[in-house]
Amino acid sequence: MDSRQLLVDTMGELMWERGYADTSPRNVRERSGVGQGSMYHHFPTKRDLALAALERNVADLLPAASELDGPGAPMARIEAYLMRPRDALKGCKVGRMTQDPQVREDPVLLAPVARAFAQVHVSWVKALREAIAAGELRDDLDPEHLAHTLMAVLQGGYVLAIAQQDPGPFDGARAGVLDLLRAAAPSVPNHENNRRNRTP
Amino acid sequence: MDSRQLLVDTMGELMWERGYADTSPRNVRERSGVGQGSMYHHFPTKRDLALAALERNVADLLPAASELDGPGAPMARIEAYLMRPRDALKGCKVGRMTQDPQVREDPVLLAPVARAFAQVHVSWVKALREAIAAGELRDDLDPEHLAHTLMAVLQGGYVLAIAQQDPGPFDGARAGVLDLLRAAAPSVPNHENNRRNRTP
DNA sequence: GTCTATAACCAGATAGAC
DNA sequence: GTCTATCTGGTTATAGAC
Repeated sequence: MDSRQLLVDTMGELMWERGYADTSPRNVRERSGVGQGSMYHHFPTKRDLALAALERNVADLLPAASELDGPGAPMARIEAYLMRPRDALKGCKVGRMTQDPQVREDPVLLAPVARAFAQVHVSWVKALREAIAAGELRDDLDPEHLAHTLMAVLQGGYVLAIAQQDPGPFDGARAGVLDLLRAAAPSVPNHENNRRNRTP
Repeated sequence: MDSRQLLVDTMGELMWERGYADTSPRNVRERSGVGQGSMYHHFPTKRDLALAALERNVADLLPAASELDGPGAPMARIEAYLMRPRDALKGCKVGRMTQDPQVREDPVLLAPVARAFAQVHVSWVKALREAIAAGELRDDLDPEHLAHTLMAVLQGGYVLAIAQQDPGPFDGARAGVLDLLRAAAPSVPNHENNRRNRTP
């Protein structure tokens, strides 16, 4: 692997583990083994390296979300994505960036994060709409809201798990929302009887 | 106000805004106007000051959660606490700490965060149990899980809102989970017909 | 592309006078 | 309790040789 890629990968790891503000160029050099000269040759500033690493980390995340768009019954896909194995104590490499003071204040660094979440949201909304169309979910639920809810359960689950240093709250949170989704299966088929969320 | 309290309050603000790792003793001195000598007189290290500020921030949070324990119909209390006005773009002053690398690694600093969340969880569980007992929520739902879910929706909602620099996702997430809770009202009264979550 | 040397500045204190 | 001076080491580069 060339040093450029090595730097990006290493910075990506460190940003996942420690965020951006608290990761120094020296940390990157020491873990990657790449020298000072090479580093500043490829990336004039720490921020330039961070941006490349961020795009890389974001790209890691999106394939998984496409599981939501896959074949099969919509609710089964939703459940599969929700319950996919995740390291609760490490947290989300994209979501973490929103809590880094120097990323939060920097529109350029925040942009890839915003884009990634927007894209995942689209996949969630699509799957939820399909679940409603398939009669697996009540049609008076708002897929846009629900998509935010499900993303928030995962992102917030990490917060709870890290606070307790225990994956339990993360698993509890997703089990809980899954039970709610199941409880929200239509008791009667989705017909003309419920129009709360329709736009004429 | 004496300088000790001024230091704690200022550090509390800064930790909410920028976290712990990226807040320097100098930042605290400049914002508070307290001098170097006073600062190190009251708090031998940055960490000591942070611990005091953290306990202060945690204490700010708990009175609100006691709204869950108040009088009135359980579901009404749940909805009120969930929908309480919050600054989505600032985030949670306690939850944020879980993403700070230097807090996360330090059991002493993490402890107040863990305690606060545990306490809020207890309040949630109690309110949810009462909602079930009152027939406002299906009795095949697990209050422990659901409590984690609702806390995660709030914590994760902040993450989504900050990513988009827009409170919309935060509000969407809580609207979505509230709709799910309403959809999980019992269709028939809670009787002997459902025992999934009972421990004999 | 990669190396070593240098440097301005900040973090996080410590020391001792008042 | 508060002040100013001082210190060690890390951050984030820049400069120029190889």
